[in-house]
Amino acid sequence: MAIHKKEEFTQKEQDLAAFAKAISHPARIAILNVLATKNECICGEIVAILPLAQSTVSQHLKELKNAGLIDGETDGPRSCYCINWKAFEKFFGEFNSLFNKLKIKNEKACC
Amino acid sequence: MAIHKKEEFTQKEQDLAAFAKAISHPARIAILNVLATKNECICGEIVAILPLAQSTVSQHLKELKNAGLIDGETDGPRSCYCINWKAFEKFFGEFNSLFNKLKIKNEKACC
DNA sequence: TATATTAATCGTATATTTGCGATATAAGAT
DNA sequence: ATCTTATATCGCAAATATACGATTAATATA
Repeated sequence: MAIHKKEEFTQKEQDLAAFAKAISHPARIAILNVLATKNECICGEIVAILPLAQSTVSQHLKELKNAGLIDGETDGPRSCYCINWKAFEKFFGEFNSLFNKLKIKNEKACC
Repeated sequence: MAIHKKEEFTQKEQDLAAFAKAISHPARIAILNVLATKNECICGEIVAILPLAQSTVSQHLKELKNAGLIDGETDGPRSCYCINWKAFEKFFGEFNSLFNKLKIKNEKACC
């Protein structure tokens, strides 16, 4: 059976995993790259750049927004998106605190 | 249709997405956390900590290994795992170079 | 008001992931 | 040689993700 057991892990583990999941598709990396370069961008520009249908891009944007990694604002009939830098700082900081525990004494016991 | 279009993105985008995907599950975050804390660890210890069956943990370990994030070594009938710190440094460095492009002039045009 | 334009949502097909039990493999112990 | 222990792999069921076309919604513009 495929009962998902994600709830059985700590909140921090779930949060970090959710962040990683949000950026775990090349299309979403590409979107973030565009936004990081242009600072702000309307949906249509992203659709024009990516090799995906408009509905698919919209879906990826929604996922990034749900994960809190980007902000979006309606501007007439178009939508403007930009990166939520604070969210990125938060998550990268948490990854650092998670992986920098021992990084120093790297004695290599078995591998 | 669900034809996967991942190949249509740049290699860097695919690599970063693959790294993120490897750490996109709380179980794998938990495994990495254990390894980062203990420096090295045999499979059985991880199985004892996680709320998952042995076969499932083994599968998660395999994914982390395939992604190059951990190294594993057979030691008699047991397997010893540890984090591949170089891989982490590489990926975190690439994320930084990707997202620090513009971080400075954060004028906020629309959102 | 009617008509474009832009983006979000719905429905659906296919692919991938997650998880477990059962089985296989491999090394050490008896 | 047989048995135990530790781990990997196989096979399957259920859940999620990916992608698209079609439709809807919302705002401009004629």
